[in-house]
Amino acid sequence: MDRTIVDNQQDDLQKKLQNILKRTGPLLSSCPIRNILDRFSDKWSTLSIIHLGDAGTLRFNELKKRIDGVSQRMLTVTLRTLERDGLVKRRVYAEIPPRVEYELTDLGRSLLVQIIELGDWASNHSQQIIQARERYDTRERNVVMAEL
Amino acid sequence: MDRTIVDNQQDDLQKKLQNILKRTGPLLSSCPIRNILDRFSDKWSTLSIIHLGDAGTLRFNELKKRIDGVSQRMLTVTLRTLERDGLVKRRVYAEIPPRVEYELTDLGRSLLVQIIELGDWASNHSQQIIQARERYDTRERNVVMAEL
DNA sequence: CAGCATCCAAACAGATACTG
DNA sequence: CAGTATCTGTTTGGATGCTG
Repeated sequence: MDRTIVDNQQDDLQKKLQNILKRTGPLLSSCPIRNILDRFSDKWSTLSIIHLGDAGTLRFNELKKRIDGVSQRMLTVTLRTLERDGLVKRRVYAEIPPRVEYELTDLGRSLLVQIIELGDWASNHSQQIIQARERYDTRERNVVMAEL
Repeated sequence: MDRTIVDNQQDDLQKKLQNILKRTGPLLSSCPIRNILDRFSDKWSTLSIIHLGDAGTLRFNELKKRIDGVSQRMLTVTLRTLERDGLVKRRVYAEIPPRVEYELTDLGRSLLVQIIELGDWASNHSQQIIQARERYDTRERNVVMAEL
């Protein structure tokens, strides 16, 4: 038993990776993993989940105010999708003027954990990425200049 | 000291969430976190990283064969972006016919860990999401039928 | 207030043809 | 082999106007 914790973590990751690859079959459209990763595709999904996770419950316009730059249309579309996927719960109150409240479901909260970890990674590595971009762009510019 | 491990994990998440929110300022376009999360936007980035992580080093067409459905153009664009961000290393051999090999950088491998965790979450919860969608769509259909 | 419907511009992505 | 260039259909998303 000379396996370290790091070894076991590696094994764990390796196993998960194989599982993902197995599930990423030739039928890309029906791939369940792709399907969920696509939730990260649109900018607003992640931000909506983050803000709902932070605030607990929010009305439509409260959420809209928090997510800078989102149009009404896109927030509506985003919330519908999240609701359909069972990540967000929508509660309508029969009042005038109408009141609609949104909050995360248990499933949504478990996804929030993943998003936070991802955001944390991004936060911790953004500097490295920005520097890499600058290096790359400088190199490009030099090549272009050499061609002139 | 009656705080449980779960409590501390909650604190940790809470702290990370606050940090993310702080960094998600009004200037959305320049937000470093958004910038990195956008790497998840396009379908091919994640798949490229997963396959490179699995195989180690791959030539352009080897990678293309593994990623079902990707066009040459999109794979090229994707790899350029990943290279620019310092996630993928591109090595060109001065041979004829040309040989180009791609592999993850250290930064890319650290992102791979995050992608695997995310994919693992997706894999474990895809069933719940599919069921939620079916429930939602059925409900929709009923509403429509009631209106007829 | 919360939203749906429509229009339109811009970004995206596939197919095709060509090149060092 | 590993691209680049171009053309084009599709998708996206903002702006605007209207409704219960």
